[in-house]
Amino acid sequence: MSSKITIHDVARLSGVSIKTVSRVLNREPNVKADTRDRVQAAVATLNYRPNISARSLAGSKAYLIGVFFDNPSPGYITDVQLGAIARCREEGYHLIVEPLDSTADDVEAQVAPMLANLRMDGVILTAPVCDNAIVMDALEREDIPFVRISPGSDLDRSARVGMDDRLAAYEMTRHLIDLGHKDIGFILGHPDHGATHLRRQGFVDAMGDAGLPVRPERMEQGYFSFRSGFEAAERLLSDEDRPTAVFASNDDMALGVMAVANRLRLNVPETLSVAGFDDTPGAKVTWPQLTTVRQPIAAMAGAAADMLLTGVTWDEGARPPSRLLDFELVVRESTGPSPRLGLTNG
Amino acid sequence: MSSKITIHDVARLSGVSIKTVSRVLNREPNVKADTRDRVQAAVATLNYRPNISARSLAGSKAYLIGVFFDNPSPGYITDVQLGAIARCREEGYHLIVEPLDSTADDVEAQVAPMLANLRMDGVILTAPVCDNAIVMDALEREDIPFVRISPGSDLDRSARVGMDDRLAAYEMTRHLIDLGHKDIGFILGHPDHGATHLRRQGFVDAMGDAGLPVRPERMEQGYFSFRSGFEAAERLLSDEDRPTAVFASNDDMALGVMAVANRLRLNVPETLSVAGFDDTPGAKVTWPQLTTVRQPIAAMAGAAADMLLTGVTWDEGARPPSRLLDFELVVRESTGPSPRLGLTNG
DNA sequence: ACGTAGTCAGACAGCGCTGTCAACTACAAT
DNA sequence: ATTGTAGTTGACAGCGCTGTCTGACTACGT
Repeated sequence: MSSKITIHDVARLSGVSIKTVSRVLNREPNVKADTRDRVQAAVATLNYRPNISARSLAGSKAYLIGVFFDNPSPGYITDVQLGAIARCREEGYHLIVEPLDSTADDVEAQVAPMLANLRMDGVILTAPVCDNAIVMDALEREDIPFVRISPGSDLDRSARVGMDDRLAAYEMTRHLIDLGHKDIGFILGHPDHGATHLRRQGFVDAMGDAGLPVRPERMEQGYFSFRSGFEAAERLLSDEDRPTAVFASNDDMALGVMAVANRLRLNVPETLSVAGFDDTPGAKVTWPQLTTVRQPIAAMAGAAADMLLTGVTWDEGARPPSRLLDFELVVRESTGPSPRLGLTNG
Repeated sequence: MSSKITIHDVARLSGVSIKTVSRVLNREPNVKADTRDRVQAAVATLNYRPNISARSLAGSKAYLIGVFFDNPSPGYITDVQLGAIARCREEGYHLIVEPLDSTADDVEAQVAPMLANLRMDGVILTAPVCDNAIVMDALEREDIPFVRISPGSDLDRSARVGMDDRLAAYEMTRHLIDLGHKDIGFILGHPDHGATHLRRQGFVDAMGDAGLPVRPERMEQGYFSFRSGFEAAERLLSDEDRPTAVFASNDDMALGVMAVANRLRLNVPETLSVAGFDDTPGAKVTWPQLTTVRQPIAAMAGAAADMLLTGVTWDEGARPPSRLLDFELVVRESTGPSPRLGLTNG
């Protein structure tokens, strides 16, 4: 039906050449306002939509932005997609999603063909792919701009967006301290992940600033998984001498803590406060609901798309642009006043 | 770098015309084996990748498959994408993901432009978009084939894939009955969702076949959300006269049941068995882990992509093809023997 | 009156492929 | 030897746009 309307039809209807129609479509300068209006009217009445393949074949843009990811948390990747698409749609761009097996030997072989046959205008790299050198090499070789979301290493290799993980962890710790907690357990994230260190730092800084000691036996290693959180919590909570609050570096681990608390019959938050990080969907699907830090994931992806669409460039030798977005402390029911308030003091 | 290799280069290197190269690339018949080999060798040494825009402009295929969704469960949509992409990649196709706000007034306006400017070869429709008439109308108007995943209504309007929800619910109920449960609560899903009815039917059939009564006060309405499951569970479990097992129509609601059980200090599974449906990531991120039904989501999406790629057609008047995939009962720790085993019997 | 910018619009040549059609080969059937 | 037929290849014309270049027309100063 409406499939055969081309730029010619619009040109004919508005009484101009196809080139002028093209100019209007691409918001090029040097078109009289009057002419522009006529063309736009024709576009509207014909319900004309330019053909993307033709545009990208003839021109230099592909109208395609890629998102590469590997085995992500589903909630995360969905948010990334929604955020990026929202921004892309405004400009008539589309999103190509490409899952990668970034630990495999053939990453190169997975990436190269797609880079060569769709020549995307830009690529967004999410967790762990954003730290994969092979992927970045391929992108650079093909001259395809990319923006990384919360990269953990090689920070100045590309433009990036992220949030202030340290400050977020600081504020969450502060929240716990304000509730009267003095003895707080902390579960670390995966050691390979860039955010892990920052979150720990935030915790340590907040404790220090409040004049509270950070006892080594209150810091447990985790790996961002439910199971690792569960196991860390068992070590942290089994003893009678236990912290009154546990701050886990992500929600999955916090959920593990809640599971252990349930098993040990520790009431949350009366006996034990639990805090997470990320605000994954799971945070709400538990009882009591988890106090956590909301990452502006969709906004970060939107910002990444925006950088790609407006053209990220930076001077040779200068640091690439990076955009830090605001997080939000989401206080729900899993944190409450310390049970030792006014009691054991000293 | 490798950006400028065209079909001409391949043709020159292998000493044939570009048309013959094109034939080899498209696996067309009538090319001598010897010639084919020479061309393929040239493709390999040049590391040539055909340009998708040019292909789709010149030919009839766009090499693009769309996935439309609206506010999905993140785990669900991720699985769909992975399943579809795996199949698409084999054929050199790419996936365009398009979130829709299918309850908005302007669905038409959201869909029409993308249909017109990327002329996708096919579209996969997932829950709730798969029951949206406006979207289907638009697709049909543009002559774009589409396959629906687990549609709830208008079943014969398009090809579809799905699973046997009734049988799965039947088997889960059977599992509970085999554990000795005779008094089982059931939480219904959202009344608008096609699967809701089928799952209830499976439950009812299994109870009937086992000679067990289905008491109306044991059937509670839910809406697939954690909260609705929580509330239904409160009604089901608050009384002393409570079922020994609860089967919720999806995992989110089952998690709500677990939360209530925790609050009421009912041990799962010793005092209360809980079963879910879907095997969402949340099912594992709880303690005890949830017994549930694994939907072959990725496989369904792969099958849908496959139907699109191989060209779904059916005779006028005939029923469109539908593919039913196998589910899997995932027995974890949330279900166990009935506490009334051998006690109250009659 | 003339030049000189600056503004606006169109002609035209492809982008890198595929579809169509025509041509040529080889070999069997006449 | 002649014709037929299937198998194999290439020439060529676009697909629907954008980039480049050229031309016309306007406005202003001299």
